[in-house]
Formats: sequence, structure tokens, C-alpha cells
Amino acid sequence: MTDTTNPTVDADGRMLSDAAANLKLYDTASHAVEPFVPVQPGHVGIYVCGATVQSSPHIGHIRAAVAFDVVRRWLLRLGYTVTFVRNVTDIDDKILDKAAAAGQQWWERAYIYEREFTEAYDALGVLPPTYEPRATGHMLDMIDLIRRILDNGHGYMVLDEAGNPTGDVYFDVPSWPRYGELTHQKQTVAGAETGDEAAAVADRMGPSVDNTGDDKYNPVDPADASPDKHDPRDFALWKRPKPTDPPTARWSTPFGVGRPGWHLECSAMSHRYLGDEFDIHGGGLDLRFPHHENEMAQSRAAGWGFARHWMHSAWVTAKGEKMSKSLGNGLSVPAVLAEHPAWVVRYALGSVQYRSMLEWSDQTLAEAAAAYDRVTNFIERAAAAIGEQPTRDEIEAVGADDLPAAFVGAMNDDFNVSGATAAIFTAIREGNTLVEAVGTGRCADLPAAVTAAWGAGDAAATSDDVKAMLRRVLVAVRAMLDTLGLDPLAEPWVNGGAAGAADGEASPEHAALDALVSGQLARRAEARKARDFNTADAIRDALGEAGIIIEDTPQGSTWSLK
RNA sequence: GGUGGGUUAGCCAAGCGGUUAGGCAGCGGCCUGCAAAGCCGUAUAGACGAGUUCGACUCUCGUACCCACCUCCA
Repeated sequence: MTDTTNPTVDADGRMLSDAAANLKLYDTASHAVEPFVPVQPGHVGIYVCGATVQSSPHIGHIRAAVAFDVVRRWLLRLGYTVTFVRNVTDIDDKILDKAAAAGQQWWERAYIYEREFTEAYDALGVLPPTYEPRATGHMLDMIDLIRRILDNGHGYMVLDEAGNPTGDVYFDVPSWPRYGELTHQKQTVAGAETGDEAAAVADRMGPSVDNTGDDKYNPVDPADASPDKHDPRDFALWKRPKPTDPPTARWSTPFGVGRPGWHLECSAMSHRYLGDEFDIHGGGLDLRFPHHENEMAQSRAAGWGFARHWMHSAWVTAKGEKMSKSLGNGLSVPAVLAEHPAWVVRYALGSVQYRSMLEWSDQTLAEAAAAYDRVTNFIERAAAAIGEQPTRDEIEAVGADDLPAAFVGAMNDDFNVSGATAAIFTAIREGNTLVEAVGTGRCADLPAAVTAAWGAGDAAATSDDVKAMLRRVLVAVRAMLDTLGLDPLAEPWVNGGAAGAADGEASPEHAALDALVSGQLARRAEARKARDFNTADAIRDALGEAGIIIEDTPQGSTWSLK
């Protein structure tokens, strides 16, 4: 059934939405928002740098994961198939050091924190990656990559006096004139040499070094400058063991015994799962330089096209400071989830565009909690008004072209989630108007904006027409929320204490509570009917004391947990 | 010093050369026995200085301030 002449249909016959043609991304390398064109029509390959599993995840780590989860979910809505790779760095100096200090095996520590990260991702509705490679599982890929770089003349081994490999292998930065093409850092100290394009570009932008050749703002620490390096910019591809490294952290290679350099891992793993050239490489902003610059140099020096677009997510700040600087103060994900519902945390993390700094504060969380109430109130009221709650299958099947244009435009504009959220709230407001119309039976005089957006044609006004409109709003709202990972009736929220299990089976506890509360509500309804408001208010107050909130509607009273 | 990002009303946060962003908080109204929820309306903006323009928050230049990254080991 595949129509290979139609570029909007991929190899699996999956339809790409019309909206997919308008997706634009900011690219770190070009510093511009530009149209997204995939390497392979209908398919997107993404590699995101995952965690170095050395300690518990904090809110800053998870923000990046949520940001790229939204990227992935929107690409899926657009109709793309997506191969999403997020690695685990499970061998690293810090892991070795911290494990040794804690009396752990390094792999023991890595596994413990890898599980914590996985639990955090799951709790916040971050979809599992298509592949989640560990660095230690890809030694052969790394060795192959080093060999390619050496063969191409862009790296060198450090030999001992007897001419044997020491285990140190460096990337030869001066041999790669395109070095700096991602972050455009100033590359030369002694002035631009001929042929160094990046340096020439950098030099045109202005000098970074004073007349004496010193750079007081960026001094090179002599202790860090290995005498084996040919150039101070060269970075390690492979590292000989430190005396303190345990025997289990040493791998034999043609270049000597040792372990991988940090940058090498991601180049090797991204190539294994995504091939020579792929669409998007993401990560936290602090990875731009040197990590991603070096990855790019390595992979391209190995002869691969590597990533076409670079996306970097910004910080979470606390009191204006980058989160990582204020660690140890209860902002680990488990600590935050102990105090706030997961949905609220996810909303707060995803409430601004990925390139904007996100200030983490009580107010951020309070606004997210208010958003939760507004969203779930609408979803419950709308479902009650139309007599059903659309299934998850129906929500997931909604394509980008069926969503409000304002939402699509915002998401296509480099994932402007603020604009997208505005579209959701606008739809909720219009949906609430329809809920009122159904409840009161006054269906004749709906606002023109509402019928224009959700009506099926002429401005008919029967109750069934209004319900049909409301159903469209409800499906669209939930699908938009789902694109942000926030449909309250999706996993993991639906079983995680979210109110209103309208789509699923109620828990036994909920059923028991419902029976008890319903009895009280029946008593109260009788009291109200008899205009005995003292009794009615007393019942409401008593339930309120127990954390149960009563709301009176034209269809009767409902309850929910505070 | 280099590189990148930013400065929008009480707070958070968008689009847009002239037409309501959105949310939270506030105020007025409707609905309600009273609430809650919801709906309608509404005040307070665009760091500063110049320029382009019939018109700039939006474009250009400059200034100030804030934040981050800067060479294995975020």
C-alpha cells in the first residue's frame, strides 16, 4: 500500500499531517529558527544526551527530559514515526570517584541511579525511549569510531618510550578545520593560522586575548594541560586508567588499556542506532560546549554526517540560580514528588518553552495546581454533559490537522508551549460555555466565536448539536493536553491519584467512599429541598473538614477530593 | 575578553509594524438559598536613548542591567 511517489506517506504507509510541512526549529548551530526537513521522509531520528547516573535526578535533569518528550509527542502528532534514543552514561570519572567514596562498585552505583532516573521519567509521563543504550554496552562501537578517526588522520595515540600505546588517544583539533561550527568558540590563542576557518570566523568577531597573549578570564590551568597533547584544545577519545581505577573499569583496545572519553560515547551510540546522519540532537544547554562541539567534530571527522539540528533545553533556576548550583536542598525528583502531584510537577516543568529559563518556586507550582483544577473540572463537566468520556484510543488517534490552528501554529513555531497552552485554555473556556448551554438548555444564542470554531456548519442550535460541538472540544482539549503529556486520563496520572476515574474502573476505596459521600449528599439534597440551609451547610462543612469538596450543579451535587 | 540567551503589566508568560494572547492574583456583573465551579466585562505593560515609518512592544543602531557556557572530567 505504500505510495513511494507521495512524500507525505512514509515507508509504513503512515500519513503525515499537512501541519508537518510548517514545523520550524531553532538550531543552536545556525542560531536561527529554520524549517525542519527530515533526512528520511516521514521519519525522525532523535538523540538526546541522557543522565550520567552518579546521583539522584533533580528537577533540572527532568526538565530536559520533559522538554524532549514534548518534542517527540508533537512529532508523533504530526504523523512522523520517531526513533528516540536517550543514552545512559554509566562509566565516568564522577561515578568512579563517588562509588569509591561510598564503598560501592561503580556499576552498582550506576544501576542504583539509573533506576532512580527511570522511576522519575515514568512518574512524570516521559515516554520510554525507543532505545536506551548504556555506554558500557558499546565499547566495540567506540573502538571502531576511534579507528575511523585515526585512519582519517584526525586523532593520535600517545605512545610510551618503548613505542607501545599508553591508552591515551586524543582528537587532533587543528586537523579538523570545521571545529567550532556548533558554538563558534574562539579557537586560536596565537592568532588565526591559514586554513582554520572556525578560527578565522571567531577572530572576525573580535579578540578574546589581550596583547600579551594572556587571557585572564579564561586561564589554562597548567595542571589540566597534559604534556601529551599536541594542542591545548585536543580532547580525549580514550583515556589510560588512573591508578585508582578498579580493574573492572578497564577495557583492552588496540590503543591500549583504558576507558572511553566522555564525548566519544554519544558519538558511538548515536551512530549505532540512528546511522550516519540523523535529524535532531538534543541535550541540556550546558552540554553545548565542549561536549556537543566535540561530539560533532568526532563524528564528522569519522566521515559521518551526524546531527542536522541541535536543540538545547535551558535551565531550571531556583531563586535565579542554575539548579545544579543549589543542589542538596530538596529539589531531587523524589523529594518534589513527595509534596506535589506528578501532573502538577510536569505541568510546571513544561509550562514555558524549552529555550527559556524556568524559575522553580512555590508560585510556579501553585499556578500548575490551579491549571490542574481548571483542566480536570472541564474534562469532568464536559463528559458529564455529553454522557461519555472519550477513550484514550480516540485521543491518541487525533492528528495535528484536527487540532485548533492556534495550537498547531504555536507548536510548529519551535515548540512554543506557552502559545499552545493559551490555545488549550481558550478551548476550555469555549467548552465551558457549551457545558453551560447543555446544562441550562439555552442552546440558541451561543457566541459566534464558539460556533465558528466548533460548529459543524450552519448555526443550528439543538441540544444534540451543542453536545456534538462539546464533544469535539473535549476530544481536542484532551489531545492537546496529551501532546504536552498532560491528558489527566492518560498514564501515569490516571492511576496516580488524579481525580475523576471517568475512563477507567474506580478503585475499591473510591467506590466505598463514593457510597458514603453519596449518602451524605442525598441527605443534603433533601435539606436543601426543604430549604433547611443550616443542615445543608453543616453537611457541606463536615465533608469539607474531611477534605471533600462539594459542588452544586443543575444536574445535582458532585464531590471530589481536595 | 569570547560565545550564546535575556529585560513585556502585581506575578508568570506569548504572538504581532496598526486589530483580545493565555494563566494566577484584583475589581465589577451574571448564575447560585449561600458557596464552589463556570461565563461576561475590566485597570495596571513592553529596561533606557536615538533612528526608520503615516504609525513600533514588534525593524535598525547605541547604552544599561541580568543569566549562562568558555577546552578530558556537565
